[in-house]
Amino acid sequence: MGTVGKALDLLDLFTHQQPQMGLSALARAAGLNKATCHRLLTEMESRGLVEQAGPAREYRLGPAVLRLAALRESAVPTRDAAMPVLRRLADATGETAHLSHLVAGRLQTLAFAYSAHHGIKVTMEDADFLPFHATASGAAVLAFLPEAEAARILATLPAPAVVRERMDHCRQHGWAETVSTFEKDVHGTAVPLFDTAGTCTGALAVAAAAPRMTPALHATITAELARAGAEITALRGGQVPAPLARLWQIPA
Amino acid sequence: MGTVGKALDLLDLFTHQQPQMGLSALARAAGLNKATCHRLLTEMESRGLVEQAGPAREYRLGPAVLRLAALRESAVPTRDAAMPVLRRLADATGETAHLSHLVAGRLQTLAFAYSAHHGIKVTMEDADFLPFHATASGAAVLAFLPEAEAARILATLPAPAVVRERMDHCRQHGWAETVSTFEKDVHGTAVPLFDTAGTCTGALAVAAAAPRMTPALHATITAELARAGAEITALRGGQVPAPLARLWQIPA
DNA sequence: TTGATCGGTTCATTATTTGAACCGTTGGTT
DNA sequence: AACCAACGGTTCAAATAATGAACCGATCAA
Repeated sequence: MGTVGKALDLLDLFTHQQPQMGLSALARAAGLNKATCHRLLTEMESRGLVEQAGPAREYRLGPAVLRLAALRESAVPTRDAAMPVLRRLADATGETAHLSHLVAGRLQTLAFAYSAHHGIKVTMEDADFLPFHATASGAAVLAFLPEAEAARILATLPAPAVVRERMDHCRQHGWAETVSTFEKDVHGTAVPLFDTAGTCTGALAVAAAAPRMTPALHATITAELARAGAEITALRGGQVPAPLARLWQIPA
Repeated sequence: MGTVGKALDLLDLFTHQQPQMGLSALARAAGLNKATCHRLLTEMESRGLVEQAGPAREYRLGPAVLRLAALRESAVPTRDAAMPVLRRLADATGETAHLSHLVAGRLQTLAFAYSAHHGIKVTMEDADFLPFHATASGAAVLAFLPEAEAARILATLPAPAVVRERMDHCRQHGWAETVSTFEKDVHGTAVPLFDTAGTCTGALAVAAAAPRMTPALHATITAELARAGAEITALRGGQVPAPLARLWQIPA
């Protein structure tokens, strides 16, 4: 792995739980020498990608990332364009809707919307990674990924057989499902999303409170998901594969 | 300059005007060998920081930057926290308000808010860089930067003497001003912002349509800017320097 | 056909990265 | 007060990774 990769890996160490860390902690977590880590960090700091905060000189993500994100959204309005659809999906189902993207082999939460209908709802955090083995989104994405890439990811999962079942189900019905796997009492349903080349790039999901689930609600969720999934894919100029388009009952 | 710096410099080549570029164009613009450029790009692509789009395989910013930005805002809510203040400032003055941040020696637009009062307003774009020599924000930031850093930046400007005058004005009155320098018929007024250490980190500005400017409007703008500047600095736990706090008529 | 440019690759040369040991500080314990 | 451990940061010879001229096949225009 090159130097740049090591530097970028450092950025992945920052999480919601630990948004800033000291030099030694970062070096330890990344498996780097302290001196190496320091050089990478100062180099990134000089471009504003990270910055040092407080008297302890801890490092955290810098303001330059905001510019990059604004530029990305302006060039490819993935998030902003999907937000209205996401909100309507949350409203129509009365549950929490969320959007995720496949980035470098991981499923990254991009956006979410809560419904106002219920006091109890599934809460989410932005910028987290979803585990492929325990989410409907993961199964939906894997189901429509090129076999080679799907296999590569499946090989890293604890229970590939179970996930394969969910993938088959998704290919047959047009949506994937998990019940109380990611979090207890959360009923997840998801559909895949596609880019212009017809490649699966992410998923759209509804996370419902399991105790509330009824056949009627379930029917609403799958129908709304198909509609919203087709809409977001269309917004991006994406191509839904023909078999899936039939299941979703939309024009190819 | 290290390898990481070169890679990160590539990211700065993407702009609103040119959100995606081919390999050769990037190499040329960055002054890199094509092979070197390619290696850096593929390394960044593997982490999702850039991606390739379309049949021409042009490169553009990738989805990973969205995660980084969301994480940054969650840890240090610079933009989100300031938005309400920015909107109130635009409403109170009837003009365009914007917020900028000093990042790696450049002034980066972070956010802006339009007023609904007038049909004609100064329009802005996010994620652009403001020139120090032609904006009130630039003068305001330079006026309260450590002398060494200010001098370093001033040395790169076309007309440092004029900018020094604006800086002096800002130190005396608490706000900086430019008329028709950045764009014709735009009257800019700005105040500096500070972090916890009392270091100047950015500026808050109002860009007004020059023909509309009256002594009364001008008084409103400077008063509202002082209020809003103090508020944003306070929101961040920042320290306004004592002399400036007196000018703004706020508690030290 | 020719020629120019594109994205991408190769590999000997070269320059950069690397990491053990070091420094000065800080903060808690004895 | 003395001690110790951990912190952020620096040094420099040794080792590794970055570099770039030349090259490939493809595309496009003349």
